[in-house]
Amino acid sequence: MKYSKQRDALLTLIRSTRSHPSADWLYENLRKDFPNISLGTVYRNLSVLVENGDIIRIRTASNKEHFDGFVYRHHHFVCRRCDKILDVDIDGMDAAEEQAAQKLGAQVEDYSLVFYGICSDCQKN
Amino acid sequence: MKYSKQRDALLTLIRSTRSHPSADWLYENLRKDFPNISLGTVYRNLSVLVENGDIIRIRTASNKEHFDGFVYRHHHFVCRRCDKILDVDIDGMDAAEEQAAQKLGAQVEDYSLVFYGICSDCQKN
DNA sequence: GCAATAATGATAATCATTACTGTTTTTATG
DNA sequence: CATAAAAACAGTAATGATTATCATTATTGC
Repeated sequence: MKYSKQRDALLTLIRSTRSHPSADWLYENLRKDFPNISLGTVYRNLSVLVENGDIIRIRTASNKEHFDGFVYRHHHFVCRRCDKILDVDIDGMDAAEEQAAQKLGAQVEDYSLVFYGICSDCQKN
Repeated sequence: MKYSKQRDALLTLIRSTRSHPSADWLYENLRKDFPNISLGTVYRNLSVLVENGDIIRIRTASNKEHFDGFVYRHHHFVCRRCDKILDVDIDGMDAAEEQAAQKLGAQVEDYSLVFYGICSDCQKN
């Protein structure tokens, strides 16, 4: 894999936010520094970074991919009103993973846990 | 809401399988009884049934929606080799849900838990 | 039966993502 | 430093899933 400014800037950008951006948000923001960057480049590098384990791909009810530059094991909450995605740490999920492996006789490599509801900001309004 | 043969057949079909079918699979199978059924009708009714709470919409890494006619609280496992989706019951998730609500100060209404790995069938080969 | 209205089939449109292609960058080597 | 191979790029077309539109048909309450 060769170095590229675009990929480097993409990774830096993803790591700079906790907003779990989508490909098009990243594209729009990268255009400030790279006016000619291609959306295809963003998608291609997002896939490369996911493969590398540098970032995480998040799938929610929105049918649109979001990305997370923080790769420690954590989970997400999606607000149904404002569509915000928040990080949340949940204990005891190792037990759940083991349960799944045992009950299915499967080799469980990973899992995704996404909560849905109304965030605290939206509850106030 | 008015009754329609097509929606009725769709619900019966989804409830007849544990394979967590996608819209196009349902479409192809409904065509046996309704040769002129439209894919749009399938999608529209799937959304209606989800709204009604008659079925569940499942989102996995495949970027393709799958549906589940069994609406009791359960979770899923996706095999990365054969793409099969299996049901799995996991205990102790109420605690996880409470944790999320408490940590975020959010109103948690629902969550989705999907495991990924290699199913027992695929491990044998 | 009949009018109101919801659902349908057919098709077009949309949206996110992926693939293709010719050009430019990076990098290893002399 | 020059250069050639490999990788990445920008631009654009293609794909695939889902949603929207609309004229026609089916259902339902009176």
